[in-house]
Amino acid sequence: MSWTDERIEKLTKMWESGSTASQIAEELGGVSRNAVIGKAHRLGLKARPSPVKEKPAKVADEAPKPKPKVDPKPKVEAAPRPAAPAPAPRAAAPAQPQQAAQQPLPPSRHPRIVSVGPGGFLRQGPGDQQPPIPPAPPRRLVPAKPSTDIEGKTSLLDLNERICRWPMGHPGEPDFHFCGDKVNPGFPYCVEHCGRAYQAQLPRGARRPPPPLPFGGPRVR
DNA sequence: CCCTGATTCGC
DNA sequence: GCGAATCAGG
Repeated sequence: MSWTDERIEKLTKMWESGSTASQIAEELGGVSRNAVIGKAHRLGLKARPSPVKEKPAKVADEAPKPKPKVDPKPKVEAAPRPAAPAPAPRAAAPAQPQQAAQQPLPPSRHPRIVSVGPGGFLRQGPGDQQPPIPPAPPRRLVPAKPSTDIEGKTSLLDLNERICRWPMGHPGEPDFHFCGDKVNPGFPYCVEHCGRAYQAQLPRGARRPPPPLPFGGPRVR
């Protein structure tokens, strides 16, 4: 793929509107993330918040500390790099007033639509990405109305020490509820369900031994 | 490890 | 000019 005017324009818009290089590359298609970044730099679009911290740029008084890292490949290039010897090279970029991110912006600033993204959402400039703080509307919390098929049934919230909590149906089913009868004192269930929950221990002789499984048979839980 | 952008350098 | 490889950080 070549960089046609259209593609360059798209790249520029997306780049300036804050899309990541990956997103741009995906949108354009046929190019890699690196290609996008490389092109963007060649176009002079750089200077965006990068995960890589900018140079220390300590305030001019202490040793500049020229990074003792050994350069594996010494450049022929001497020092034509305009990489500001002055402190804070990135912040000095006159392009976007992005340093005002923490400052409350004047209300006169209205969002500037930069482009229309896939799906129709409107992209905005990096400086305009201050989403309005949604005001918490004062409202009273109203208890949710239980669905009608649970109406009159004993729900989880209705359970207490005195009512039978024997499940009726299965959790997740629309009409799942609990027995709700008066409890058998000292037990979590009513008399009827206690009879199902607690089986009398049979005398040893009357106990039916578990059927022997064939060797190697399937495990049963 | 995923992601990000920056930089380098052979083509 | 291009972009893969690499770097460096989140």
